[in-house]
Amino acid sequence: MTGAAHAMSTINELPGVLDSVSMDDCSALHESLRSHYLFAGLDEADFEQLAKHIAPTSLDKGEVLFHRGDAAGYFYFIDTGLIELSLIAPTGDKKTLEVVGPGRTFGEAVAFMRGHKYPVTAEALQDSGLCRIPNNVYLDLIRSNADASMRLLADISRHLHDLVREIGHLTIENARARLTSYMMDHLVEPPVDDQATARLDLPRHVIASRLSIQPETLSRLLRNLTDEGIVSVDDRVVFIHSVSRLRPYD
Amino acid sequence: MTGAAHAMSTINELPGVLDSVSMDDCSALHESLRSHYLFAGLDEADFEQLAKHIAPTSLDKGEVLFHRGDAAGYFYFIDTGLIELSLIAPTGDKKTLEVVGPGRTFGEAVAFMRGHKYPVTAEALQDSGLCRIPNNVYLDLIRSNADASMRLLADISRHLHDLVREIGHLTIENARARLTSYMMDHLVEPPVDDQATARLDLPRHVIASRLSIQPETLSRLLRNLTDEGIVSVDDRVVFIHSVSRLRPYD
DNA sequence: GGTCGGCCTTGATTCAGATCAAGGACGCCG
DNA sequence: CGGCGTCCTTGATCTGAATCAAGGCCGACC
Repeated sequence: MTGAAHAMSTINELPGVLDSVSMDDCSALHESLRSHYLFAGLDEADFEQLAKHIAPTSLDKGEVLFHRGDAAGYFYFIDTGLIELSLIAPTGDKKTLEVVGPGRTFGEAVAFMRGHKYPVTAEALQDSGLCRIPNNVYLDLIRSNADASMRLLADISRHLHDLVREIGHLTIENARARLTSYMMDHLVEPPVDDQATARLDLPRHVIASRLSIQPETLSRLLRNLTDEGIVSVDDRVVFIHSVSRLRPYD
Repeated sequence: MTGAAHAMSTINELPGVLDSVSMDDCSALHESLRSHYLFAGLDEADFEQLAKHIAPTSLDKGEVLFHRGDAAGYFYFIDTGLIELSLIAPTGDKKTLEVVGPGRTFGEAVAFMRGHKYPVTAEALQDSGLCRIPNNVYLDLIRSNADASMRLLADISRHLHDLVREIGHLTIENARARLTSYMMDHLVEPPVDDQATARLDLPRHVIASRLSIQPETLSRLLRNLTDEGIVSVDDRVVFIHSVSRLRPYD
């Protein structure tokens, strides 16, 4: 009773899980899901039960998975690619809230909201492979699993905290401080000797939207920092000559 | 085993709950707590168990309950008064995230965050009476109570959603739109015939901080709306002559 | 009754960042 | 190889909101 009926028609020995991907991919993906924070609290049987309902989903670059306001019956785990979660103004302006990559989930907090509508729009920044997980199946499982509930609670609380920080950035920091803060969040490794390297691994316009500024402003800010001798910019890599000058109030 | 041992020394028939308040206040408060969203899922015994650990707390106007970064061992229920949750910049500028009133809780999401530090500062806008609830006792109870966990999950998810909306307001709306949106959230009753009344029941500078604008700007915006014949302002009451002109894009 | 101190409004000015308008630089495809 | 679309940068200008600077209005307290 673990999905064998579904899997019967394939040679895949993992019962019913993600039949449509190749066996190697599947077992790797299975492992990667299994070890995710939100599923680590489930026992083997529960997880296999859940796996039966998980559907692989692939998205082309630029494709929209869901829009703000769409009915939310699923949340997603990212296997490959990059998903942008954003708010879109009536005027068409877009504010990127977060860019989520492999090994992470999104949409899980929506399961509990009245109306069950996605509060954001999800769009693929690259061709992406996702796992689609039905809210109700997951919810049924965690109802009877205190450990898993606590993990979900921790997960959502962390999101909450991140959003509070984001509001702090938007209201009490200016554009320059938001950029330098973003850089410090994207260091390749911890600073050594007041120097560090940051990777700005997204198109400039996405970073700009993430920081709630225009691309022109981002460009100018990088130029200023360069002219001041604080950083050197080489395409997507930023070398920080002086962390303390970059963030004087930290 | 419902806290009777603690209550023994008082004439209060409600076992152990908030011994230090008067009997009438206490039973009313007890009821009000009992019926709160976060506690409604608990059975009688569990609730009484929790009640033993709830401590009444009073705050004078202007008093700070906790600062951002303080160790967070408790969350709070408001009996009377008004508490402002805010972020404070190194420069001293303050951004009010939320103003919370009687019957509501705050700080409950912090229990799950690594570090257990409050992400905001809580200050009394008026003399206030609170109930202080220890995180660990509450957490122990909900661990074994799926219904209560689900309620907490729903509560925190709603907060999350509110913060997403707030970021939307801050980034895709201008100051005027944020104010009109605030008014629409503070209507005395639903609009009738394209007219409505809003109560701006907080000091102007608090509303300004809530909207992330300066008090001068708030004052000017109200003046503009008045000059345009869209609203009439009488101290804390705003009469909206035309909801559709106030919010043309809704 | 007077004056002191908050709180709010109004006016003048400034400024950060947006917007408008041109170019580059690169990769891709014919 | 050339042309073209996409993304980024740079310059010029504009503008929404902040800041700076006075008052005005009250309620509190002597």
